[in-house]
Amino acid sequence: MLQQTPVARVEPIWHEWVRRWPRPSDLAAESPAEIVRAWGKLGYPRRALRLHECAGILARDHGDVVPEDVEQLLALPGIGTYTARAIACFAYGQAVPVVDTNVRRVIARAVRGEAEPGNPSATRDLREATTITPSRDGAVFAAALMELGAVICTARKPDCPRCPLPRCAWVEAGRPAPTGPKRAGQGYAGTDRQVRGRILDVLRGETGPVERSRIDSAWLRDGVQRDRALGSLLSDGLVEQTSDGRFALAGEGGAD
DNA sequence: TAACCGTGGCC
DNA sequence: TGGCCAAGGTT
Repeated sequence: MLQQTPVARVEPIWHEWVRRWPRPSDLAAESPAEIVRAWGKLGYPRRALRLHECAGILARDHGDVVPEDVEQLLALPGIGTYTARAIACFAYGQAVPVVDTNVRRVIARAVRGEAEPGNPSATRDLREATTITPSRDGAVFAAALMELGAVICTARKPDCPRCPLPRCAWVEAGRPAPTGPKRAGQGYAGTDRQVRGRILDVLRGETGPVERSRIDSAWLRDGVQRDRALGSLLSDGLVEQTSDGRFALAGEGGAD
């Protein structure tokens, strides 16, 4: 849930989920439709499907328990470099480097003396994080580094007077401005992502299949784009079409 | 490697 | 107002 999503927005939904589905097998027993609906407007709804799929694998192959090993974690859907290490570190106390967007920024500044992390390089990120990760108290260290980036060493307005680090290469260099080319903004208005979001919002608001006209009303300006977005939702497994031609969240369209 | 994948708050 | 950004992952 926390992937590319602020903690404050995730927190209430996470509480609801662990209350409703305390074990992986509880989550796996739900329909994808119910999962996507409970995901609400957290964004990137494919994450919800991957989490659902992951829960099924944990229930079936891992005794309903999240594995401790980074390699095993990486093999699970929706779990990449960051998440695998975060679980190993925070849930199981392993002193493995945990590199998220905050840590990348802190290292870029404090260690390399650069204003911004630059292009992601998993290899370099992990190498640099490894050099500063202590062999003991790995979880405390990782949490502290992430928190430093989230609260003090922020992207827009770093609060250097409150920074606890004894020294920082970026400050010592006179806080130089970013050097590289500014990365292309994500963009959203008018993209397929926005259209997908509109369509999904219609389906989340219903308990069963809806007519094609309801889908069409979600995006009026461009029918080609609307069809493309709907097609991608179908191929992602977020939406399904019923035998009578209507559309629903996957798993609630009735038997097919 | 780069493009794609949501949503909402902040300045 | 609009661009930037957020506990990234997959293809």
